[in-house]
Amino acid sequence: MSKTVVIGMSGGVDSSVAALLLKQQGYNVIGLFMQNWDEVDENGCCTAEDDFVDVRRVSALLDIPYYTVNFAKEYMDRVFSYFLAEYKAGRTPNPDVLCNREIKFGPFLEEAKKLGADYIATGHYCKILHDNCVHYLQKAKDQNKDQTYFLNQLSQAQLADVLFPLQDMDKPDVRKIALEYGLATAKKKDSTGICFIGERNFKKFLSTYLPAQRGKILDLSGKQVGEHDGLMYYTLGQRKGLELGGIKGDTEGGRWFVVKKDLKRNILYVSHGDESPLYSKSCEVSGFNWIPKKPEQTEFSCMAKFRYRQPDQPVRVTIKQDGGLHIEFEEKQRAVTEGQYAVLYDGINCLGGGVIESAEY
RNA sequence: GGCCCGUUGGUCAAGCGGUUAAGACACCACCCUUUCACGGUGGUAACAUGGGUUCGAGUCCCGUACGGGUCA
Repeated sequence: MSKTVVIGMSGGVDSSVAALLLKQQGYNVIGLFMQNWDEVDENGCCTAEDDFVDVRRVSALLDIPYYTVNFAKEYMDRVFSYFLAEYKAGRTPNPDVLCNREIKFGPFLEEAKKLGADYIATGHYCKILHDNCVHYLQKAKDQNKDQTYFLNQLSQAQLADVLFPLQDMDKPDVRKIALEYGLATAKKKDSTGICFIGERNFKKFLSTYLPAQRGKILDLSGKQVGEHDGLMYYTLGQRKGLELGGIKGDTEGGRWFVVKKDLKRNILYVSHGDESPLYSKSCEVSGFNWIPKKPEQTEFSCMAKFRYRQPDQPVRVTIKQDGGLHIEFEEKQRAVTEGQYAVLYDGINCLGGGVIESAEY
């Protein structure tokens, strides 16, 4: 009797091909489409509907059953409320990391079990290795698409019955296969933006949920150089949206970057041309989730990412009494930002991740 | 008020009688990207105004407007 896999189908190429591969491998495949955001986008379109059409087409072609679930309430309560709270606190959250822990590997997993799943699968680009009852999350073969960063909060229990069919695939090959088999999603553009919500005019989007407070933009010497529309619209290292041009007497030019936020005084600090104020030497991380297991040593060297798609950086980690981490960078890092995740790697193994609380300069 | 000086795209800023009127920053688009950002490529956009001089005026002259300085 073949094992049953419930695969999360988003209506994109990746999950379509993942489903195809599972089918080829002989699994009893069931597709499960999640709709977690009920509102329409700014163009009045509900992309979820179009995506579901594609899920139906692909499922029909593969001859697999499919279902749809709506976790909009769970998403709101467990992901979006946190997202808003973080922005309100002046930080820069990563909702998609939480979305994986709280939705895709949460209610989704439970729903899959109800459908009789032995395994669940997703179209993520990453590997999973089960060894002696320990589950290792590893980087995908296609290092350019590796998505382990977003899965850094998963627990052993959540990883126990997971399959990542695309783990040894390169993205171009995934497209090729989709074309070969005539999957409706073959030429569909990769989706970006917040998962389940999609690409938005971010400023406009945020402004519908949080009140904005205009304030001053100062340079590091304390001179006012402009006005901002609300601190929440800016993150460290950002340059777009500042609307700051050349300054009198300055022929060097140079871009303006956000270097600091003073929430209490509602001031945005910027630097002109010089990005050095953005580079920090270490940071503090809280709520660290160890994926394989917490190491015995309290001090060790490994690699780290502070934002998705950043090349691995060599670091020195110290585990503190409270379980938090102190991470020293071998080379100074640009725009290590509160609210984002620091994710550690040892070779291809993802050790886990935690939230950046502060950076030292 | 008199006398000087200045006024070029959204912001800086080249240009000094013949240029498709540079460049930077901003802005916009596209690319990149399951966060927010960074980054890459490209694009829109200007000679304050009226009159002269000249074959030809952003460039020279005069008036007007608006800035800045200076003198009793």
